Amino acid sequence: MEQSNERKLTISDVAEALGVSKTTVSRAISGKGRIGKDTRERVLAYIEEHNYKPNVLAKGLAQLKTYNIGVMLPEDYTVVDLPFFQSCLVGIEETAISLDYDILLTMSRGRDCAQLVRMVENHKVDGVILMRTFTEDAHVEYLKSQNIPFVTVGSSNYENVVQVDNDHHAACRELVSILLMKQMKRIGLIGGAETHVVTQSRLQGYLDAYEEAGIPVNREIIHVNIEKEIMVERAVEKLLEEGVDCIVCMDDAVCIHVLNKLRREKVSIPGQMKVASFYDSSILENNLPSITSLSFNARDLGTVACKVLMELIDGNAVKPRTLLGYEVILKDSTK
Amino acid sequence: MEQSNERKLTISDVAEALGVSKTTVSRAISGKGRIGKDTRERVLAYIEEHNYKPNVLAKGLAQLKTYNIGVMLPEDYTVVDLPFFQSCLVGIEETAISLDYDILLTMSRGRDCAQLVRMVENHKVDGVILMRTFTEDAHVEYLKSQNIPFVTVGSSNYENVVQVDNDHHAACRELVSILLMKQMKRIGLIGGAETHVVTQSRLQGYLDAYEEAGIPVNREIIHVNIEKEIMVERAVEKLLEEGVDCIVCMDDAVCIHVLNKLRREKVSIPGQMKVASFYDSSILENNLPSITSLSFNARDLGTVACKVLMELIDGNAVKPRTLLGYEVILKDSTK
DNA sequence: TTATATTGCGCAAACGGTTGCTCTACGATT
DNA sequence: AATCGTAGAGCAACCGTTTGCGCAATATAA
Repeated sequence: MEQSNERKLTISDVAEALGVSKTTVSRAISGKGRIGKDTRERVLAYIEEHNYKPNVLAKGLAQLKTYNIGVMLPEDYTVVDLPFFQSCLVGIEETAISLDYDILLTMSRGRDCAQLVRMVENHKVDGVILMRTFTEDAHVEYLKSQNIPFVTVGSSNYENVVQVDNDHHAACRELVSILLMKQMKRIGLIGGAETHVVTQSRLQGYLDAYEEAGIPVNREIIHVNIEKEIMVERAVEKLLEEGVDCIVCMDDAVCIHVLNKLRREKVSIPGQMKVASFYDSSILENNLPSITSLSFNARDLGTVACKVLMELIDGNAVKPRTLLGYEVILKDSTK
Repeated sequence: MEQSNERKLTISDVAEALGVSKTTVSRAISGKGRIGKDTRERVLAYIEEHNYKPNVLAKGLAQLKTYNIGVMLPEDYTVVDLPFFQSCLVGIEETAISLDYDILLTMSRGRDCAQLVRMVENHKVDGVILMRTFTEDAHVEYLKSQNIPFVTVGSSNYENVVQVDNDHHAACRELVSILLMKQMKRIGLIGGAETHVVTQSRLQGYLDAYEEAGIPVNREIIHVNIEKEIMVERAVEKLLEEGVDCIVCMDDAVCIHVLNKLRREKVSIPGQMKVASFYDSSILENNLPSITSLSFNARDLGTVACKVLMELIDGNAVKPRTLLGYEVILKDSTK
């Protein structure tokens, strides 16, 4: 570890020490422009030895770039969502760093996009990743209006918005299909916020699975837009009255409430009721019985989102929609 | 919402439009330097009307500042830690924004500080907040050696390191004192990573409470450095053998394992065993019985840490150590 | 050999701000 | 009336890079 009482090296210092121009040093580093092979190597060797690092601010100013990407996290997520966002962030960070970008984090308070506007207006970011979008989303509209490159993690309802998401539709469809094949006929659905686009995708997957199986759907056993514990409990009560043989939970937080309720009602799993959930998060990992679940790779999602954003920033064309895979993990709760 | 097909305004544009010099505009904005009152107002009005925002890169380059602070998050935290870190981040962000700083997030993989070094060497941050430190911490040593302003959230063992923390020592001492006064005599302790400084503080609090009460400590019922579920279970078994009347858990993740184990062993709470935990996190909020716990305000912690860092960045003197309060929340599990 | 590309490199002007210094004008002091 | 102090504003250098263009020197083609 070196002391750093002396000022940091600048490109001029390097140039002077080597008896070349700043231009040459710059070109040696960037690899762009015309420069002789041995000169380049000489420069690079010197840089390496003296640990010179370009000042990103100056570089950014010259190129009118910041080498930062903004990541918008919703502030109001639950404990259950956290590991998902965290993994996703890790994926984003790894990718960003590999391209010498950093991530500027900001949390939105609900639908307020003041922070986002600040970030953009202050020229602090080259692009933005939006983690979760609403059916009508001021963030999306702002970014579109300002022509800032951005991608949404999770689907969005908007046209011409680049999105990266797990294929919730296919995932939910496959899960429900499997359950139907296992002779469950009355599959209840609980949870999800109607304002989140992902809820709609899943619901559609559920409906499609039923249609595919040629079984009519009973709307009475679909309880979307239920999140609070008390609401979940009531929904479970109704499902018990309706005599469903399986409950699919839209996320693991809801699932916990469902499990608690069933426990209190002395309904055995999987004996009297099957249960399945989303995300396969660690919060359920010790549950007895183990819970059948859909599993998504949040880290990959982050990685891909970041890569796509980079393309966008570089002005390259990208697929408007990238859907990532999932896995159905069958466990004891649907045996 | 305005279109932005035209280039962004620069300070020169503003100056030209107003028939003044860039200097004047700059001074009107910063409030520094000599400028006439009406001139300033004229400039500010124009800026407001045309929504001019200075380019932070250029500003930073001129002042050799970035207006970013780095926040180092450990990558390997558990679900239980997440809400704590998240709240803390919110506190940091609010404060940073109010001073026109942004936060650059990075996750350390264990003790590796490559990301941190990158951030610093690339001139991307003016200061750093370290979320959690180890007993021997490469991050701390690096930052000290580079003379970068930084503060640690959570205590650190190092001299001359500015730290902001909840008073875990006092908190644990008070909790244990209260339990002792409630006639529990054999209070078991489980959990915490020995490598984390906070664990030591709490342990000391526990010991001090015992000393204060004039009761000799039985080292056999202290099981520090236990985190994995299987280890926790074994520790619980030993505590049951030792006949303790209360178990204090070092964090809520450990507490969940303890509760599960006790449930399986058919030990009733609080009838046969009292239980207390740290953090009062949402992960325990639905537990029956409700769990006595210490509560800390993570958001405040973030706020204070950020404020202190700002002082440091501005070159002002600060207290080397700031300890924040806590609350003992007595619930059913110790009744 | 001469005309023509091509290569290697440097000059100097950006990029968009800040700031030390200078200059003018004007009110106050003697 | 002459001197001084100061307030208001601008000039120009600077922060550390990138990059378009120009100029030799060398390599290639005729």
